[in-house]
Amino acid sequence: MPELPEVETARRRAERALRGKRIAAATLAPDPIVCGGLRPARFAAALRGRLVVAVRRRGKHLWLELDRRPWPLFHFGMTGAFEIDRTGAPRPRFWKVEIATEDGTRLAMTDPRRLGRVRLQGRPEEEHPLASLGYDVLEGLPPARVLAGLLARRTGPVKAVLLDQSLFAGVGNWIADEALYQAAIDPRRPASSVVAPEVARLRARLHAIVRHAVAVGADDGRFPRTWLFHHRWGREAGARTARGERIVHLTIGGRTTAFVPSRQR
DNA sequence: CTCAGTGTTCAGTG
DNA sequence: TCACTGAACACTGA
Repeated sequence: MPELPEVETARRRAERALRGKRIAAATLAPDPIVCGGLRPARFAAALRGRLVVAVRRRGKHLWLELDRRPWPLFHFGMTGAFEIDRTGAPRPRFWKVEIATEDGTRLAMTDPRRLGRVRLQGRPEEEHPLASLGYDVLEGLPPARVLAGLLARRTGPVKAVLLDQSLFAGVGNWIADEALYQAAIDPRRPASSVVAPEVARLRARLHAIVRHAVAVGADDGRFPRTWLFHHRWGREAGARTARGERIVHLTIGGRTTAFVPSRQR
């Protein structure tokens, strides 16, 4: 479920497992789609013997900072995840990459749907592909007046603009819907029509949602019941929020969108 | 059997 | 160049 909170949670777990350790083996599943042109032999040779200095994240991208480049860079796509094992268990189903350290810790990236990506990053991380990412919603958004200036130049639906990673790195489908619900803004409205007080609300809710989701380890069972999140896909039953508000579904920017017309204007 | 899905990229259009 | 739209990608599970 990789939006920013899930990716940040994966980052913290991976860092706890790998930081300060030396890589004994790095294995790439023999699958050309996941990794582009990256070859298993090159991947293994580049990482073997390297020290893991840190695990870093920007938006939905993750990478291992090693004592020497290149560094492995991960994107989870729709269904990617990390699994960590210290017991010598078999590799998990749908594994694509495994990195083992000298003490027997193994980090696997799994990805059933194979829309995730792994690559080796030879240049400083600012250059590619992270250079095009906008503000990381957890690290901090710019002042509302700056965001208002950005939105003012966009005529597309505000929901679609929230999903634009070159503006809001880390926002995904559920966070965009949740923030618009909590800020009481109709997702179909042109971004340029969102006025200053609304931008301020949107900014505050985005930050609060992401911080809370990260604080509970992206465990959706611990999200507040008042959030749209828990209720938005209850379609057959006639979806309602915890407050009993009717939830409507439509497609915006190619993504299914849930919103509450009685609340979002 | 059909279809939706927590994401990105690219081609085509204006 | 930029902004926007829609399809493609690939596979699981409801």
